[in-house]
Amino acid sequence: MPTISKEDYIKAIYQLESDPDKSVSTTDVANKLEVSKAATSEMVQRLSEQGFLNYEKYRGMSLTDEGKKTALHVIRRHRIWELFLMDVLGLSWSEVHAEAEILEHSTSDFLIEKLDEYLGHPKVDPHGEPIPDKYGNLPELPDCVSLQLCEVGKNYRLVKVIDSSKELMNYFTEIGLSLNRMVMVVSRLSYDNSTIIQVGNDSFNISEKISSNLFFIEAVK
Amino acid sequence: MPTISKEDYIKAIYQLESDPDKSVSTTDVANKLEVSKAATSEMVQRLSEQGFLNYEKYRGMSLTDEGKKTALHVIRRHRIWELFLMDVLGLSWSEVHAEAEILEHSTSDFLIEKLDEYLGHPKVDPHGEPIPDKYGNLPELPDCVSLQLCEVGKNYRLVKVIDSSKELMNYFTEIGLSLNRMVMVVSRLSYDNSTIIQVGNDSFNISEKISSNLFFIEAVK
DNA sequence: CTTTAAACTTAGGTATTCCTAACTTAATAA
DNA sequence: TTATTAAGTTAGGAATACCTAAGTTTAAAG
Repeated sequence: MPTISKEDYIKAIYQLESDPDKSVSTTDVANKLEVSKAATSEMVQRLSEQGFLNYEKYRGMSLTDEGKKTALHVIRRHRIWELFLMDVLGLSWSEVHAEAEILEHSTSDFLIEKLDEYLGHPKVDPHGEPIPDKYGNLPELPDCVSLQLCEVGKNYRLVKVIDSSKELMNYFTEIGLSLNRMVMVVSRLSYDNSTIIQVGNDSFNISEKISSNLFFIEAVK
Repeated sequence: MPTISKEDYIKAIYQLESDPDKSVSTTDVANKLEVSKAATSEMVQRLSEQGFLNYEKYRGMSLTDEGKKTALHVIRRHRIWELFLMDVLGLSWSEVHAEAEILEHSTSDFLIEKLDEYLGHPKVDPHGEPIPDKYGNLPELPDCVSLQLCEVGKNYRLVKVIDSSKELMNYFTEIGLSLNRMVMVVSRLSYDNSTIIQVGNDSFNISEKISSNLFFIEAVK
């Protein structure tokens, strides 16, 4: 069983790998985890020896199947805790991540299955991210599009939010945006590519940058 | 903030100190935590330097106020988790301890207060042990007596169980003993000082040794 | 009061995970 | 193609927490 640090590295590499454009570098991992490149270089070599990733010096890395399985195991724990903290304990969108970040390393398989059962075997976490099952399989989710691609005049349901910062999550909460919330696209300003959406009775202008964090599915209504 | 290991040592010393007869020795702590005496000796010196305990070489140790505060802080987290795991997630008496032992080190003050609130600011954990409040104050509990001292013919309510082993806790569950359960003392055998109690419709003979783990308050009925 | 055994500490060593500084390799721009 | 810079690795070191083996102190028995 990997240590807490190793789990953090493996998870970070998994997440960096999800961008298919480029391979994962020492610097990427070091930045993400806020440790030195030296520490990363060492750890990557250790994880390579232990079979969690393939690694050629100076050439970047990629997780082995074993590494991916481990990453999904950690991610499962993280997302189940997030959902639990929000739905059961009433933590806010901006609070769940930090707590889950700690708990994900201190939870037995036994306990995670109990939590999963309590929650009714959920498929997504509070951000709409899929929760891997206990075998490491990610559930298939319907396609969704970022707000930038939503069409003016149509109704949409919010199904995914990228948690980029606490500030942003608090802002979303403030304006009434929550998972599965219905939204109408009022208009788009070509001036700055921002989108005006209606949430309940209020309208908000969402900048292009923020739009890229919000994902919707069109609602037939 | 102490590390996980330090918290474990401080908690162990606190628990050993609760026996007022004798002072806490290196060997006591080493046995309790199942580490070498050498490791204990080192750690005790480190904790002494850091103000968590008073220590004179070869002479035993005692926690400072700071040390006691830290111990109670860990114990609070442990007991709140135990209650939560049992009452909310439905874990059994024999399962909660091991899980809480891990979680107690990975829970922020913020989260513990949320759990405490969710549980309605409970005073006792699933074993009837008092839960320190956030300032480290232990609630006053009514006096109780071990089964050995309960009088034949009287009715009692189970208010505390010493968790000596998973096996024992499973046995208690099996015979229907749970916290606040009503029990009638049927008789006591002077031959081996065992006690026969009635739980619901069934009677059980409880050995002297097991009796010392069960604590009751007389019920007026 | 001395011997002996138990209790305790120190010495020396290992593993993990981090650091800075120095050095090496690879990629890029002239 | 070579010089420069960015990326990556190694060297050397620190903190934590453990170990075994050896040495020291205390307490208890004779």
